[in-house]
Amino acid sequence: MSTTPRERNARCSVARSLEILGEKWTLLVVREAFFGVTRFADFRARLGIAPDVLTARLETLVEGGVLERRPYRDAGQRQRDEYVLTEAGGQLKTVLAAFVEWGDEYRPSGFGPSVVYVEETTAEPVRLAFLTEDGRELQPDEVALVRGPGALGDAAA
Amino acid sequence: MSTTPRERNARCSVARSLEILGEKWTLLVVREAFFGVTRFADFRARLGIAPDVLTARLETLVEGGVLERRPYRDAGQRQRDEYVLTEAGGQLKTVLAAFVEWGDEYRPSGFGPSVVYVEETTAEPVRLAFLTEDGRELQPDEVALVRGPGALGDAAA
DNA sequence: GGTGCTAAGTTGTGAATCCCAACTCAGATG
DNA sequence: CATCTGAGTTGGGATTCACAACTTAGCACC
Repeated sequence: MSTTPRERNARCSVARSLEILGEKWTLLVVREAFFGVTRFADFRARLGIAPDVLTARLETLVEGGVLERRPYRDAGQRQRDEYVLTEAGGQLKTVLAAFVEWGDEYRPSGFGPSVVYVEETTAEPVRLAFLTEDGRELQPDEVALVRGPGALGDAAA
Repeated sequence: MSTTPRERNARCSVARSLEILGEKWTLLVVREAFFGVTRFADFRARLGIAPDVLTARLETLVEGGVLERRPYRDAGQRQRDEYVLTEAGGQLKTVLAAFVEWGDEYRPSGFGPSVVYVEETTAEPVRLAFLTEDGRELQPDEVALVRGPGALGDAAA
């Protein structure tokens, strides 16, 4: 009762993730980073994003520890920065994979999936699944979402 | 070269998912729906979201097939609509789980996880993992993200 | 040592979105 | 027919977004 929505959100992992990742374009920038795009002009060309917005997104991704700036130097050019995924950024693979699976299933494009996850060494297709600690696979409907220890009172419904 | 960013995005599952889910508040509304919240006033109270924005989000979630309106009737009250997850909405469990795991790992709140996924029957904790088709678990760095058959040319980088 | 080239941004303006508070609306009940 | 309640509208000011034009910093070449 005495907890505000704001306090509750501060303790919710989803909300905290979305603080960094939830703005328009952000996850698309991350997706392009996974495809190997690193430079401002390439992000811009591939996404069609306004340069000021791209600047802002790259900045929050760097501040949030998802990307890091790395200097590079093309022949005959001055030194500039490019943006590469950090360890934390690389772990967003599951987030993107979840969106890909959901989008392919429930928002089909009619052209087949545009993104696929495969095992790196064999190119075998891969899927996301819930596993118990002892390695059994669970179907999504066998999994319950519950408020954890960090949650504040106020049971829903 | 002849493909615009707009066309590429139309074929990207991530982008198509984000068309429905990518606006501010949307995934938080879905999270609350997973916790069992169904009514306008409860979404509003738990999230602190402006009523006009909530109206808009519920509308796009219904149109996108994530929620469905269901009439209910409290004693002494007139009939109203509540919002419940559809089958497609239920499948967003993996998306939320991915955000929860990433947020708990890389954006810790200091209070412990506020959301946890457990096996429904045993309350045993659960995690997300990549599986090959024959059931082997892969670490995220063994999984590659590649452009699939529905993607348009223009290799990145 | 000044000129041109290029990638990476800024700046400026208008449109769209968000936030907040106050108000409306529709029916069940007295 | 007056009241209560939950589910929205409506109006405004502030923020964010989009699009285009402009700026900037250094390397190369002369």
